[in-house]
Amino acid sequence: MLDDLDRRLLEILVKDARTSLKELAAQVGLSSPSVSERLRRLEERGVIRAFTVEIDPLALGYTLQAIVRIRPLPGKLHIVQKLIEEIPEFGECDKVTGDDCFVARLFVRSIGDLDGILDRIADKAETSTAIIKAQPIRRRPPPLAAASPRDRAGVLPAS
Amino acid sequence: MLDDLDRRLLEILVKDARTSLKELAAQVGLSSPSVSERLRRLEERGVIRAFTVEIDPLALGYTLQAIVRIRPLPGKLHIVQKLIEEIPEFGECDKVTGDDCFVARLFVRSIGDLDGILDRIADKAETSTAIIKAQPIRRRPPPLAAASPRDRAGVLPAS
DNA sequence: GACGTCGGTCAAGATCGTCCAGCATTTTAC
DNA sequence: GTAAAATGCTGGACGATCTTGACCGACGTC
Repeated sequence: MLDDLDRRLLEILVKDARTSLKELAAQVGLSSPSVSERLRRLEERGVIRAFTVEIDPLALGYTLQAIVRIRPLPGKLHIVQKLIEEIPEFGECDKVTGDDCFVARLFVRSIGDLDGILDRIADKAETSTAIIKAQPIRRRPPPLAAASPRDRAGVLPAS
Repeated sequence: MLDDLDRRLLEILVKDARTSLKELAAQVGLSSPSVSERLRRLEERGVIRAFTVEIDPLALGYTLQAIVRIRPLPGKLHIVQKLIEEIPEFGECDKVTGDDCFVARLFVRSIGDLDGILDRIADKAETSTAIIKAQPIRRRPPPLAAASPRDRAGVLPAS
């Protein structure tokens, strides 16, 4: 589904999405039209979801980040989810198994803002908030290497 | 620190980091050398951390994502942190306040892999794992609008 | 073995980015 | 208050890059 050349292209683009086709071509040993075509297909297939820019939240005044675990009150799940989606300060939200229904990342400019936002869901869900003190690993993609046959084994090959 | 033109450029680039200088220039009403210079400074100042590509983990065979809360055993904090950093399947890790010291995102290709990775830290930390069932909000930047004077008020202006 | 498809190259014309000179505005220094 | 310096912009020229279209070879199918 994804050959070695594709993976090498992705690897380069993860580091710099603005790398020129010519440069990409040179690094993987193809012509630039071929690279262009490969990128087009990677986008088309949804392998590449977007070319984007990573912005330092601090530069925008967001001095605080928090991880918020959210447990909607009975019957409020959909309202809560909609609310979260509509609050732009939520920069990420996952729906997970377990007691906490949602785990979300919140960007705020002050403790006051944090309180203000949590207040907006306080009557529809229980929340536990953890302030982020440091980021040992910032968002990065998983390894691009091809799945080994062993990896493809799937569930519980032995233990 | 960031003027309105910068914010508009960032907004365009968040959607497509490969937008040409000429197109950027046209959209914000500048010449391309000016845009080029602005981007250069945004990078230099660290506002733009990177131009990157967002890849669908599924395309790489990562069929499962999990949020793992990690509480290192006494004295093991640094070893655990190092270990997390070295395991490439961790796609994100935040050090937070509260009982859980770290909250991390894990990309795996199978339940077997999940088990294998958690085993590697099991003797140095307690972990709680929540499998991601859905992603109501995928990574997005916080609002780019300028901080309002009110926002700049900071901590506890009243409540 | 003919044929369609897929993925590649090459070359040319169109487009784009960078460099530079020049200009207006703002800031700094006195 | 004014001169000098710094900043940030523009436009045009030129070299680099991208796109397009014509063509080719490998491969699988009938």
